[in-house]
Amino acid sequence: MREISKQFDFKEREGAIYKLWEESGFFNPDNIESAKRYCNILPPPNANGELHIGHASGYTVMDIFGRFERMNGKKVLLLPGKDHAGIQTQVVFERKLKEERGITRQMLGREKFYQECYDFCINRSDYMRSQEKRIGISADWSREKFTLDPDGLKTALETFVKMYKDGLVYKGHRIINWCSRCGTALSDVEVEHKEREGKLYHIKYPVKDSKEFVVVATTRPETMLGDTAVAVNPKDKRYLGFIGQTLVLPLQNREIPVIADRRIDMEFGTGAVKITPAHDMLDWQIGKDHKLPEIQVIDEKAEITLEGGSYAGLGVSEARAKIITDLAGQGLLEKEEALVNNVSVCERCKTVIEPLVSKQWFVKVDGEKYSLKKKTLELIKSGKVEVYPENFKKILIQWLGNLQDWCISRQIWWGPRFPVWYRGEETYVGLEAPKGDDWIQDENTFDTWFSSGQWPYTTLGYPNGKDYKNFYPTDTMITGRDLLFFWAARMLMLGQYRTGKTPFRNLYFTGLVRDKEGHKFSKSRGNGIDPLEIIEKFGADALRLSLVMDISPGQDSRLFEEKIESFRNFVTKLWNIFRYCEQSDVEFALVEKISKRDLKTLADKWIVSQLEDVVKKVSEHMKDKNISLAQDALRKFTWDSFADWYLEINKMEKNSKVLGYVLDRILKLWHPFTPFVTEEIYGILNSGSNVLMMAKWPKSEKKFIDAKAQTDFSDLQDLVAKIRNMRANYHIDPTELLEGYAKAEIEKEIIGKLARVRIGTGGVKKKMIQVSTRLRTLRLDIAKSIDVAKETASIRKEIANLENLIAKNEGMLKNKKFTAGAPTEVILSAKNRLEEYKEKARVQKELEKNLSRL
RNA sequence: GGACACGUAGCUCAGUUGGUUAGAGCGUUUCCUUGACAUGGAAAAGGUCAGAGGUUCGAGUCCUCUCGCGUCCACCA
Repeated sequence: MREISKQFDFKEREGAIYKLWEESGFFNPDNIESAKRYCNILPPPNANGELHIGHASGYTVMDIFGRFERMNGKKVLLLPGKDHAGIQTQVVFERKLKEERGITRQMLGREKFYQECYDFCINRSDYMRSQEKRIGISADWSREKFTLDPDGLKTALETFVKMYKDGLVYKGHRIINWCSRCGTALSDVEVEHKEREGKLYHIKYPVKDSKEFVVVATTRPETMLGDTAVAVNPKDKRYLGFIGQTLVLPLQNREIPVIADRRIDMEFGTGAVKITPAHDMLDWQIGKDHKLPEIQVIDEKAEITLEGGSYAGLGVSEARAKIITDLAGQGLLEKEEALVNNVSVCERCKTVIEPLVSKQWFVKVDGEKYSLKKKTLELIKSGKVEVYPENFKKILIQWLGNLQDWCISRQIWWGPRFPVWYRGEETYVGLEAPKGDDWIQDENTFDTWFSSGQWPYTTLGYPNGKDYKNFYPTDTMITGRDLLFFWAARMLMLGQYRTGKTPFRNLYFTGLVRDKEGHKFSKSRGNGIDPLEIIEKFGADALRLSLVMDISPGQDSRLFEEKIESFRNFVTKLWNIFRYCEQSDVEFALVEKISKRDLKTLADKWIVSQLEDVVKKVSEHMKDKNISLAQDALRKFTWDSFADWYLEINKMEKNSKVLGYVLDRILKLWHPFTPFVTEEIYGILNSGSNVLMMAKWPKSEKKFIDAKAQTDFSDLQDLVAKIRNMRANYHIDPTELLEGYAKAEIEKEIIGKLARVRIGTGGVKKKMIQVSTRLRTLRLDIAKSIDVAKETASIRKEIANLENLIAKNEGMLKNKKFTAGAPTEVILSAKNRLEEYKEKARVQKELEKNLSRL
């Protein structure tokens, strides 16, 4: 007999097992013969760092479904890749340049910077790939993609050209969100709104040729340098007389009108609002409607421009301080109020966003010829894409409804450049530079999400690639709920537009992984959990289980070591089940098929019946994409039924055929969740002839479902539990062998071993106490240890409880509305239950009587 | 201001067309070195399923309101 260690040596074995899978070739769907297909394009992580626990969580879900589908005989493609992640990578790489070489990107120049950044990403990708493999992802690495790969990129840029021709993109002079630190425009979703303590300044604007003032309230006094009007609500009686008058803008001595606009809230501040069309979203709208001039007083570095007169060159916050001082000096600052207001910050670097008017490229989301917005709404509402959890559908629909044009140009260097060329007044849009000299290419690069939003079909070689034809639309997209708008919505929009089809049929969201206190993992907080460290310490299988067990889609979860540890313990359990089986028989082997004749004892019938039940449940839960319920059912069966009961009984009633059969099936059922340990066990027992990864997913065999065995065995369990319970209640030494007597035939050996009772030798004694279940009766010689009053009380309590239940069920069954309205199954089960309670009550009453004789 | 979640055992969470006496893991208490496993086993304690109404034969599950916590959206200057 071979020597098998007490625990699965995951550290030693995981690498080799992964290699075995890779060498089998079955990560590549081309090597699988099947007409059925399953495809999941894996979300590409940013190629600038390393894997974090969020990636691990998503990948685990993807791999579980991938392995499940593969075992169900499908050609499975999990297509991995990496994202160039424009702004974020540029930030990371610039920091690296500064730290390591003390240089800026300007010192390198655009081309060199791009090349070095590219190499950096490729390098990081290699590292990240090795991390992904550690988690056990069964992805086809031969198809791995990068968002800047020439073929896919070409497709993505073609989309832009097509959109240009369709009038769905335009270059416009509009107000946009500007991050002065990243030096680029941002789309609306890249801006976060944070509540901050601020101040509301009340500033007096003198009326021209008058001693009167209009007092405006603002949180951003520095923008007053660019004011071109003051607006009030036309219904606001306080200001009726001022509408149409001219004010003198303090500090600038510029004359500006008082205008009326319905969008002004009379309740807020003073009801009079300074209008700065160049630096505020609403003001820009109002400025457009009232044809007000735009005066840019803040530049791209968040400094005051020459238009700002004496404040020119100051940073925004310095300017604010100086302006407040100056206004106070002139007696124009009426008061300051504390105020909590929303500040817009850059999603990447948290720098305060400056709204600026700028010339940028936009996607028209609601064009006349084609409306991305409406088509996507139709797609979602039609149910061509299923969303998990379902309520995220509503969020998507609401978001799409409010969608504004999408700014897609970025002023960074890292990323694909716009396929647009200019010569004088001419503009050319196309994949290649036009012929002729003097054409200058647009400086802008694309929003990362413009290319990753096309990921499902650029990776498959749209429009003519074989993979595209075979695998598109893909089956499932699994992504973090934080990417709902950034990515998921854009994939739907662009996929539907470009290919005319939904990019995926199922959209599954994972929640965020948080720490034990519910905080987000973050570098600054220092609470990160490194997936690789966890794998080192507890193994990849334990990590996988802890990331998906007891978790529902879209819902955040918490991860901490004690939790992972308990799943590591489960892996050990699985391993020891195998160890027991191995040692139970010198010729122990896995068994693929058994017949009814192989089921010799009640325990055999029971465990196989339970197993078939679990196969059915797990398969159904997996089809419903309910990983958690699948695992729950499996774990209960494996640990409670198989290990704690069947194995114990099997020690007395050997049946290695049943053992081999059950083990074979649970290895298969567990494989998607814990691929490493199951593959290892399978390999040892199967002499490595096949990989478990390609084994067929079990089918539930109805012929083994045996309701009678289930009830009978659970009655036996009840009896054992009762005896154990008595021992514990009366502090009877657990090692003490009790004398017992049974009139009818009973599982002497099992009860003897599990409850430590020697049955049948001494015959019935007067002082024996009766222990009964519905189907079994036993007399035990523990009467002298029993506290009759205590025992009677507890029995009476149970009788009362049962009578309650009997009354409840009888009432139910007498109720005509119930018998008329409830489904037959429910009625039937109520009837059965009632009989069961009655029987139990009878048994208890008999016990009570027996007890009274002691 | 609008929307969406969440509130179930001390802690972390399951509970999917409303239908067994509401579950698990961890933790706690008592006991067990029984040759698969102490990363284990047995027994137990612990819940008016946030609160109040309603619908129903029947509600943790559906509806309304309240309270609490959170997230997202929005042009609160």
